Amino acid sequence: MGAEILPHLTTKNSRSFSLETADLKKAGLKVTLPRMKILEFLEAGQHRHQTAEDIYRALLDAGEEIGLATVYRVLTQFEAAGLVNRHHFEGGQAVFELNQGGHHDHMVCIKCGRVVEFMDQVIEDRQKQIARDNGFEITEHSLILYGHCNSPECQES
Amino acid sequence: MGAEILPHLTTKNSRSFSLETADLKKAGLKVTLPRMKILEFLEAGQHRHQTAEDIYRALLDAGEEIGLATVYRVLTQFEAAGLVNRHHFEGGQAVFELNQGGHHDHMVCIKCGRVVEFMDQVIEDRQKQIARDNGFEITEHSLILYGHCNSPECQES
DNA sequence: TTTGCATATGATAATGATTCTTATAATTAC
DNA sequence: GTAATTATAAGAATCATTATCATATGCAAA
Repeated sequence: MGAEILPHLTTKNSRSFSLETADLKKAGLKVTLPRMKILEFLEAGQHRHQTAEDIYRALLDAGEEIGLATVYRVLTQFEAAGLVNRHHFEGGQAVFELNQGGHHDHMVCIKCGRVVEFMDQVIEDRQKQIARDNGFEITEHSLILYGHCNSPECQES
Repeated sequence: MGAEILPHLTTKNSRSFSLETADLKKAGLKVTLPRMKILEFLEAGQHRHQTAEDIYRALLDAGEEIGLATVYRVLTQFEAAGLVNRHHFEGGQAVFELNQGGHHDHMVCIKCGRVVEFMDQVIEDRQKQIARDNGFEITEHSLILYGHCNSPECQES
């Protein structure tokens, strides 16, 4: 990653610098430029459920010098630190989202790729009960609903 | 796959030949030796949730001449024909199981790999309701619970 | 600050799973 | 049976991801 920092990123940086730095330090990770940039990108809000390549390209387009390997490496570290979650939707590439606390499951439109998050306590409880009944102790679970969303262009067969 | 057919497989073949042939014909697939062998293997019962490579190696060990690419191709055709289901558990490789009608979800022990199938109408109904509430029409879903099973060697942390 | 050193990075090679290509072989229709 | 079609095996190619390694960077001590 080069020496130059884009003005608008510097501004954003100065606003949320301490928060992001704290996140990284708390995770036992050195505060480096690639890590900051990736965290910033994910925190930007409109960027949930991005693939490693999405993030890589977005940062390249923003003028950053970053390697795809670094993106994968950093995302894996973030996942281990609990900062992000990785999901394997259909289609090969994993997607990453910032872990903002509340657990949730996903509904994915197989036409447009739109992702809706949801959480249902009835399902959660039922899962726990089923595991108990079978002598399992659940460490995590994955529930994904695939289908068509109600957008007009996703309605045609 | 060579010209020779192992005696015990020939025997099994003659017993269930018509059934399997019917399955393939109904699916619009020509009846070929690799397809028969793969179908036989999956129908053998003890072989649920196998990876393509599992099937490939098992058939090799049984003396069949078969290519890994063929196994993948045939499984994909079977999936398209609705004869088998493909699941993406954690760990990279997809697993395949014979589609015997009843839909079910999976519980996977991350220690020993044991897979338990289950079906819960409450969860099924809830999923449908949630999709409806969000304007989604579900075409399929994937629910997998990961954890430790109650086998002694899977209990240690 | 500057230095020293552990750690992180980027480019690229390597890997693992799966799919494509192509020449050959097997299957079905006639 | 024979021709025409389709499937196969082997290996090359692809795709996502991870490992390697020389260089660059962050951070703590002086």
